[in-house]
Amino acid sequence: MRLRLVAVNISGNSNPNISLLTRRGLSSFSSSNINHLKQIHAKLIRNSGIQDVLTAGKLIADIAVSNPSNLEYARSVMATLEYPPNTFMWNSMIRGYAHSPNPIEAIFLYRKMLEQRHLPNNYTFPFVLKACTHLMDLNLGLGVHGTVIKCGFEDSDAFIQTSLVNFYASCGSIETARLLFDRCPERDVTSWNALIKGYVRSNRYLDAIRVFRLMQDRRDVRADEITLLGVALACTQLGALDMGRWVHAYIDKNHVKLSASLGTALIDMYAKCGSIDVAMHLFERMPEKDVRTWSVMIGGLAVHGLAYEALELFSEMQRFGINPDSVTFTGVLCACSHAGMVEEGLQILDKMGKVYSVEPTIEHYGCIVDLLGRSGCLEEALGLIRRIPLKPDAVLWGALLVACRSHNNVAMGELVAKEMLKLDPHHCGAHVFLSNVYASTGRWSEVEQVRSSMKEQGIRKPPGSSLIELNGDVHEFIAGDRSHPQINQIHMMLDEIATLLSLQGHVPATRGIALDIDEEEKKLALSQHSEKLAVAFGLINTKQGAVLHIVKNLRVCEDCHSAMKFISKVFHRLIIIRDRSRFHHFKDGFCSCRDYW
DNA sequence: ATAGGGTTAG
Repeated sequence: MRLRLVAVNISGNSNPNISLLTRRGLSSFSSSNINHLKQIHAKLIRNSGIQDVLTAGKLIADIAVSNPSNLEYARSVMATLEYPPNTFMWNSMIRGYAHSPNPIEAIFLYRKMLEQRHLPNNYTFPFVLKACTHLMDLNLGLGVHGTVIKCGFEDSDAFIQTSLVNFYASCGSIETARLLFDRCPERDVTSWNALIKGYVRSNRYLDAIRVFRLMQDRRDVRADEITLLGVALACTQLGALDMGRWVHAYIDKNHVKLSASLGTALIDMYAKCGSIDVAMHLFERMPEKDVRTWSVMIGGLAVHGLAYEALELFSEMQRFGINPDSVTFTGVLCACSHAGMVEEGLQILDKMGKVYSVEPTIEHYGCIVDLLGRSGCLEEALGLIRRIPLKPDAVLWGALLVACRSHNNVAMGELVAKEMLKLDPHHCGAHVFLSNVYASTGRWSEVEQVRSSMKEQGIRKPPGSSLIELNGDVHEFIAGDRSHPQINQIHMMLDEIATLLSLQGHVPATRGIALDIDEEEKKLALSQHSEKLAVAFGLINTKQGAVLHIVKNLRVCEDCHSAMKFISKVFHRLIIIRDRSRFHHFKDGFCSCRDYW
């Protein structure tokens, strides 16, 4: 009778809401058939086999990891035993919940365990810390860490140590993670991987690569697939192509398995480091491609402005029988946007839900607003934002704000900026836009209002930063920064470029500058933009004809864009710049974006 | 009997 009651809520393995669970660990168990487990349970009850602690434990563990939707069932089995549950059972339940969509339940169970004076063991903490990591709750984890110390596990258990490193790094306390890592008496490949991935997660890509280099100096560990995945990711973010190539070579040389995920990471790396052709070559040779591999390639082509190729690949993927997912469509719509293919984009959006059963999310609408906005259909874009079934967020409005700025629609821009500030009162771009609008129309008291509100809230424009790689080393330039050892040479080079430009009748495009400083100061600010510093540095330090790869954190401004076109022609250089939203290939005085970005 | 690290867009 009891079995029947608890069995009502049981479902098979078809729960679609378990994205957390595709991670390693539980997936290997998900094949356990719940009906089979129910039969075993029934049989155990009939034959009094549930009296056997080991068998009961195994049953609970199997049910708990079969599928998160069966956790309640596992719990009820544990609750109805005639004897108190043992540590193994507690651990199994905590483990199941830690990987479920409700990791907080794992914490509740862990607390209940402690309340009942049941001591956790070395297996308990990795599960509990996993739950803290998913919850991103630093205080919670700090408490658990305290208990780890009290139980005497901090210095003695490598699994717990790695769990702690992973936890702190995921919660933004990478320095603490590093401290713990350094204190570990023994570190295996997993410990190193946790730290490397931790730096990547904390946007500390250079540190991730530094740790990888330290790791290579050691004879007791060898990089594996996961290590290289982390390093490839860091290269992708940095745009460090040479380092990325080196990672690829390392994989080949050491026969590291090129799984679909590592292959996908490499394709993404090449694409985002500017080598779209190498990315394509690797893509074509990948023996097994999953939906992510296809999505990465499509997205890569899109940001390089190769819309036709992206759409072609999108069709090919379907001929291969791979179903596009939400990410695929972001890439496809992004391709349309960068190529100004308004009709195609709208058609695809329309088909998403109807034909592919992928409901458009706010990101997809963002692509469409971008698409309409770039091609000047501002009213249509505004209409779309008002019409969509989802609540617009600041990012969506932001796409329209960018369009208002580039098409000089002050009235709509003001409206949009105000909407954005309602949703995100700290949004820097919206403040700056408003301030500029007011300044350009002489509404000085309103300018002052915006300024002081920014000051009060401590809102500052993030500084522009550009990265350029030279002989495998990444150099970073910040706008206006004069600390580089070669700064005098760099400025001499920039002066020379400015002179050549003005001889050609070029006027600095100061329109994009936010502040109400005078024209001379604006010109000075422009001349110190980070991408200009980086390109001058590259020109000075590389051979004639070498390609310059630059990665910028913000969008390229109008003035830098025309300067780059000019430099590419005069110096006979291919300059490839990745900005916040796409790639620009500058060659012979032209840019691949056809001045449409 | 049980444990730690994992790829895509915005």
